[in-house]
Formats: sequence, structure tokens, C-alpha cells
Amino acid sequence: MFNLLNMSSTPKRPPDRDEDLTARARIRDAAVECFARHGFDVTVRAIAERAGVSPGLVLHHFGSKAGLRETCDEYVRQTIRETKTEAVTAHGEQTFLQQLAEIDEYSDLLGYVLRSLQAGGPMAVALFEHMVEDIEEYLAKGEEAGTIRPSRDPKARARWLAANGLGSITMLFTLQGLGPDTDFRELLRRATHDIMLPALEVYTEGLLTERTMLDAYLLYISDPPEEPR
Amino acid sequence: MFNLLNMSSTPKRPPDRDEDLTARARIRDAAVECFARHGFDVTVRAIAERAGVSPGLVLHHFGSKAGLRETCDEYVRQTIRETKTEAVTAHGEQTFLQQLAEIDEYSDLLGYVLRSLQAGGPMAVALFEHMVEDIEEYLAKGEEAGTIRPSRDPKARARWLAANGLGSITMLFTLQGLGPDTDFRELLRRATHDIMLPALEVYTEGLLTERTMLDAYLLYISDPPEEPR
DNA sequence: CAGGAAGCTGAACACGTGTTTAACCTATTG
DNA sequence: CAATAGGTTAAACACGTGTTCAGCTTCCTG
Repeated sequence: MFNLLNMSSTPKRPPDRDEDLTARARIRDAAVECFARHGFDVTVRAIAERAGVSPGLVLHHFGSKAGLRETCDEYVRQTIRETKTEAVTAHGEQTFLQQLAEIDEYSDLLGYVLRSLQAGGPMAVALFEHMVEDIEEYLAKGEEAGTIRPSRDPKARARWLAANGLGSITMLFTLQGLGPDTDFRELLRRATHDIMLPALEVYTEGLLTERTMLDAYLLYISDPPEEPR
Repeated sequence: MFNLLNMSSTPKRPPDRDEDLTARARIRDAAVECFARHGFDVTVRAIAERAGVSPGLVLHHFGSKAGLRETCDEYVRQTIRETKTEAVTAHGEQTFLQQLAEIDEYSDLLGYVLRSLQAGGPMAVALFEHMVEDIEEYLAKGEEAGTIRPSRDPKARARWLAANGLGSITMLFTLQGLGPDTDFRELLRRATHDIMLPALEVYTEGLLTERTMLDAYLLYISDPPEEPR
């Protein structure tokens, strides 16, 4: 949410896609694309057609549609992991979405991730928890460095920030009608742009001028109100 | 997000539900319940069974499943509107979810709303835009009263806060596995509880200690950085 | 070269879905 | 009372879906 500002980040080239992949890989890629573009209710036949194979072959390779979905999940997760670890270490949270968006070939992955976050399931949970950890670590370092204010409950704050970042993006994405020709990268760019100013404002200047609400709540949960250092 | 603190609000009794409603109304209610509990992919047959009628009657009254869905949308929207206008005026944003949650008979409506926000569509857009307006008005009043900090772009800030509030709740709700026996009210309570402290913290104390990021961004969008009043 | 395994296909199958239809019941009305 | 309209049902229909299956091709291997 913060260093979305590093517009000058260095996008990593994806591994050269061999144009004649094994059929299994071609089906997998077609599935990711179709899932991203049409949602998870897309037909097995549609995926097969996109991959240029027969519907039977899809099930032959992946057992079932659910199996194909699992494979896609694993593939996307793996790709994200690689992209993250290969990138420069200095990135905050949610940046993995940005990174996906910045690499043209990964635009389908971005769509897949957004749809996963919208639909829920194990992958959404994994992505969320991962992001919570990232933010927590990031904030802890910032706290040490003195750039981040300390919190009475750093874990809760990290979860809240993760839910805000992922949730607001997903919400804006959901509110937009999502068709087969949706440009996920453009959408993400627009969403982050809209969010940038108010987020920075509130995060640096705050929103409330008085401490009454916070103090009242701290009192309510029987935690004596204390001066912020 | 703020005056979630008014634990002592006065829930409005819903209009006495006549136990033998017209079949059309019974189907509508059953549909809302089923949509909330099983999602919008629930079967027409399941709805009919829940209402104690034949599947044919459902279509006879509503034309199609889509028509039934529209009727439910309209009904829920209407109920929310009434609940809001009937309630005390002093409520901030997102509270309409809270209000639904506090009235036992409306727990299905709460689930319906959450599922709508998750799935998107016209109703989600309407709810979101409505909430943006509420927040904007609420913040404007606060700004006048001196309790809310002014913003360089109040509209953008309202949208961001709405996306955060609705998005984070929806996200937490999505991450939870949502089964037929999900207790939406309990879920909402838990989510708001988890969110309360960090939200109040950040909203009153801020998150960043330095202005560098904000100033850099303001400079980036060629808006001369200025001192906050 | 022979043979078998793997890749691959197209058609068929089984099933769940929304929807339609013809008939039945009920009650209001002329 | 008869008739007509609307509520209501059960069964059937049409269709899209995931999946299966028998057979075809291809290519590696002994």
C-alpha cells in the first residue's frame, strides 16, 4: 500500500515460454486463462477448445475439473512465490499483485488471483495469510527504524491492513462488471491510483482529530488509555 | 467504522411476520434464506421445498429464477432502506450491516447482502454507492465540527473508506468457509471486533511517522506539498 | 520390425438444471 | 348452480454439464 510509489521497480522477465509446450502444460495455461477471463464456472469444453485439444484429453491429464483447478492453484502459487523471491527484497505488501501486473505475460495470473480472492477457497486463504505475514514483518522493521508507529496489537493491525488492501482491491474489482475482455492490469492500475491519495493521507495524517473514540474503546476493553509515545 | 461503539443502540422490531403469508411472499422469504445460506447457485427445487411448494409455482409467480432473484434484491434493498430511515439518525457508515445483524429476524438479509457483495451485480454497486454517500456526508459533518481531518479529495477518501469497510468485511467473510449453517451475525461480530482496535489506532494516531511518502506522492502528481492545517 | 504404452479423439452417457405444460383444485362471481 | 379465473401440482422436456469409453494414432523400445 505504501511503496506502490516505486514506479521504477524492475520487472522480472518470465521464463521463456516455449511455443510448443507439452499438451498438459498447454491445457494448464489455457485453464488459467479461461478461469481468469470467464470465472471458475467456465466449461471444460471451453478450456479444451482454447488449448486446441479435445475435452476428453483434459480429464485424461487431470482426472477431473477439480483436479485441473488444483493444478492451476498450485501453478499460480508457485509462480507467485518465484516472482516474489526473485524480485528485489524491498517491497511492502500487496506488491505481488503489482508485480504480476507489471509483467505482461502474467496478466492472466493476476486475473486468476483476483477471481480466487473473490470466490474464496484454500488459495485465497493462503494468499491472505501470506500477505499478513509480509505486512507484519514489514511493519516490524519499520517500527524498529522509527518510520512506523507502534501498535497495541501488531498482529491485529497487520490482519486489518491485509484485509483492507486485498479486500478493497477485490471489492472494486467485483463492483466493476467482469467480462471476458476485462483488462485486469488496467483495472488494478486504476484501483491503486484511486486509493493512493486517501490511503497516504490517512496513514500519515490520520482521520480523526480527537482521541475520544480510541480512548473510549480502550477503556471499554479495560485497557487503560495511554499516551502514544 | 467508528461509532460501532454504540453498543446501546435501539434495534427496531421488524413488522410482525404473519405466519400464514401469501405463497408468493413465502417463496420470496425462502429464496432470500436459501440464497443467503447456500449462495446464488442454489436450486429452484431447493427453494421450493423450503417454501413448501412445488417448483412450478416458483416460476409461475416470478417468471424465472432471474426474476425471483430480482424480486429478492428489491425486497432486501427496500427493507434496508426502511431500517435505515426508521433508525436513529446518528449512525455512521456500514452500520446498516450492524443494524441488520442486531435484529434476529434479519439475519438472513445480512447473509444475502454479504453474498451480494461477494458476487457483485447491481445490488452490490447500489449498496456501495449508497455507503459512499453516507460516509461522505458523515465525514463532511465531522469536518465542519472539527472532529474529522480535512482531505485533499474528500470524495476519493469516502470511496476508499467504503471500499475498506465493505471490502475487508467481505474478505474476512469470504476467507471463512461459508456453509449452510454459517452464523452471519456471529461472523460479523467477530470481524468487527478484530478490526476495531487497529482501525481506531490508525484513524486517530496514523500509521506512518514521516510525511516523506505523502509529500513525494503529492509532488509526483504535481500538487505542491502543503502543511496540514 | 513388432508390440505395447502413452497421447489423443469423438461420441456417448448420466445427471442436474431451469423451464414448460396439461391437468386439477378452489373459490369467487354472475 | 355453473362458469370462469387464478392458485397449485406433478410430470415431462430441453439442454448444458462433467465424465466415461472404445478406439485411433504416434512413438518409443526391445
